[in-house]
Amino acid sequence: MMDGVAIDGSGTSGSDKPRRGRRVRMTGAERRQQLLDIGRTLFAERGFEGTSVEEIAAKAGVSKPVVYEHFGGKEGLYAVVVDREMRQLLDMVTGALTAGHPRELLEQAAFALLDYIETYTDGFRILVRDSPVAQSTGTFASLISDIATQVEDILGLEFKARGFDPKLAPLYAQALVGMVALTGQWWLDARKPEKAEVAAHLVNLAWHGLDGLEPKPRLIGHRKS
Amino acid sequence: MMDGVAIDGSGTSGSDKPRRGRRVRMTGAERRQQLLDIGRTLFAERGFEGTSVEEIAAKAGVSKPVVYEHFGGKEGLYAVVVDREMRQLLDMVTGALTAGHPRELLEQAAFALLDYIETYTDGFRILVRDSPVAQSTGTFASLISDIATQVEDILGLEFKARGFDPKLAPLYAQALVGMVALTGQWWLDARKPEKAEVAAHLVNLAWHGLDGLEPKPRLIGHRKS
DNA sequence: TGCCATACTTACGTCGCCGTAGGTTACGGG
DNA sequence: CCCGTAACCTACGGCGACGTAAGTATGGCA
Repeated sequence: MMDGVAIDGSGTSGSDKPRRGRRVRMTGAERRQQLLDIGRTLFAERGFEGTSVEEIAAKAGVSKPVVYEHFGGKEGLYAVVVDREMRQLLDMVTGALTAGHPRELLEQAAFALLDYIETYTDGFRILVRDSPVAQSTGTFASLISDIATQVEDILGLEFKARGFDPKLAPLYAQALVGMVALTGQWWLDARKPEKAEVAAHLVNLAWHGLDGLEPKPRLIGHRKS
Repeated sequence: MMDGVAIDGSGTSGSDKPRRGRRVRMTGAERRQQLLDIGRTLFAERGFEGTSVEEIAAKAGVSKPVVYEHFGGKEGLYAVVVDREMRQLLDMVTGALTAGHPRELLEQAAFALLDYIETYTDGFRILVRDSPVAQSTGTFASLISDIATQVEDILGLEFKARGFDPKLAPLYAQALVGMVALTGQWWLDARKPEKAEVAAHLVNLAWHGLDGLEPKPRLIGHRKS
């Protein structure tokens, strides 16, 4: 009951240039994009196995074969959704990993992750969940840990410079990413402190530790939203 | 193909006191326990929706109705498995949260969580995954974050004592739990440093921060395994 | 204006899986 | 030795979901 949107090309993109008058007949690309959007939403709230193709099709106002023509099946659609989301997240995080000073790196990365979570909430929920079949490489559940490898490299360099054992970089990278990721997940529900403040506190903890916490941490770098 | 165990009361408990001679006919409690064990394993590797009752029954060497007699259905079994695992984890962690000094608390808790992960790997995997239907209280995905509320209280007190805003305790609690949990998850695959060392490094990070990291951290408290 | 590609539909076959109805075997005590 | 109860089985109904075959509208373009 109360299905919501059903016969509308809702938030496909912005412009309505090739918009017909009444009927819902879209161009291929439009429909494809719409299905991706709907799929992302549904996968986020019900998971892969909990979402049915018919549901996706129904929500798009079309029938199943349309989905099959575009993506070959449920797994196909899911794969594209995940891939896009991975790219988006990776782009944002790697884009933030450019500053020089380690602490600024930390700030930017934490902020970027929170930013992604806020903007692409559904995508984040999907990435946190596990994929349908166990994947190839590390038999690891959550995909976010791929980001940890990014952090690994940076930490590895820093460790070497400081004379620590670079073999420990993965551990610390995981710890940092886990810290931010789980806090972000929590922050999805209780949005109590605003994004920038959360980031500041995370940096506070990661940088100074519980021992040397500052009462009123502040971000150094620029802030956007 | 290659199903493995199929007609054996494998690791139910230890003793074989009421062990019959040949046939697999178990007592109610035995079968129940065995089904719980098998269920835990399968739920851990395939998730709730990916596991079928017939699969569980087959692996136990019985037929479906046995499962239904014991647990009323798949959800029933799952509920019991999750409940037991939650209790186990909660017991271990709360049991570790007794020391006085915050740093020791941190140590013990981190070690306890890693200990749980090592000993009850399947249970941990289940708890990390999300439950079939969104639960009642906080509409939150992962169940481990329930532990964070434990940490919250302690942190809250400490914050008050130090003059920080106690409202921030949840945030830092989440961050700490996330740090340990995700690192533990990573550690499940790459068991490179041993448990105590991982705990030491986690404490190192959480306590001193990246700024004041010690090169060779060491646990203060006692260590068991 | 008529044609053809593209967007889309209805209808169906099939498979896996949940859950149950009703019957069957073994064990243990009187 | 017999019988009841506890453990267990075969068989089935039914539903939901994946995926496909074959047919229908629609809109641009020669």
